[in-house]
Amino acid sequence: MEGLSISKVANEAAINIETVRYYEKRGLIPEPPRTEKGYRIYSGEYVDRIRFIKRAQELGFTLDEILQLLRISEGGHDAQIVKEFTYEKIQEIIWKIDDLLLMKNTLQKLSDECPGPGVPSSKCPIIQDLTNHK
Amino acid sequence: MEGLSISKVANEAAINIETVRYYEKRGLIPEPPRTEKGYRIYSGEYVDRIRFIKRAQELGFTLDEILQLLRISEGGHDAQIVKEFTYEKIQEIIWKIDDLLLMKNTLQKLSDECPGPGVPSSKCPIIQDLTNHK
DNA sequence: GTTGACTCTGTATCTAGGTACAGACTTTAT
DNA sequence: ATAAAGTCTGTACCTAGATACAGAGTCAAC
Repeated sequence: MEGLSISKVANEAAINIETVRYYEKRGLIPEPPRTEKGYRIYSGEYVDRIRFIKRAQELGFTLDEILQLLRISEGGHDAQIVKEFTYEKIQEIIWKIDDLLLMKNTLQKLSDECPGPGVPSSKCPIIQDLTNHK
Repeated sequence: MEGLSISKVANEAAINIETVRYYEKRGLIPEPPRTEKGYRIYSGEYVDRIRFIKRAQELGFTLDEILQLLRISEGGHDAQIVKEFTYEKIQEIIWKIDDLLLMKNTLQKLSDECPGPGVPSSKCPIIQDLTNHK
């Protein structure tokens, strides 16, 4: 058979079969071609796309936001719209990176300054500056 | 009255009152002291803590993970455990930052190379390399 | 050509994280 | 001192995202 069955693609992308169909319904992946009898046939690009979706989720994006990202990156949009959209998203990403860096530094300090075994480490709240953004 | 009422703290942290109590139940914030009649009294630190929780969520951490972060940063843990925990979390954060940078760069390119109005932009899939990580 | 693994559609169920009452009590402002 | 606003506990309900299942058809292997 040409291409991947739904179970193959699900397996490759480490995702449930039902979730593949769910993503299709949500419009996150395009409707794949079908066999004579109606079986879905996928290409490797679907695997990449699904992996992207999962990863973007882990980075704190909702499925709706991911859908926007995918749509805008697929071309065919007015330049003005693309500029505005990407500008917003880039800002958002920069904030996320900044906050992750703060978090990382705090954890680093926490680890470095951690006293010997058994000794209770001093107060080292991670809360820090992560509280004043927007 | 000394300190903040639950509605004040909820308002400051831009969160629902019920969610404050919910976080208490989940152990994400400590049980605050009470008045004679049983009303919760909060300090400003609670606001910071809640803001931290919300932000960490937006960065893709679950409430359970956030609970771990808060617990470990509160001290009183064995050095070995702290080292191991922070090492893992730091790696995780580094991956997140890397992927966000990829995403940001792709969006940047997408924006820069975007053709004039009306012209459909060329294919510029954001999917890129976000697919090969752990 | 029958048995077991896949797939289809459609509907129902589940988990995480919140939110929304209900009914009773307390505090504040008039 | 009474009405309005705030709080309490407990339980029920809600949304996003994902899974499960039922009933029917299909494919592959022996």
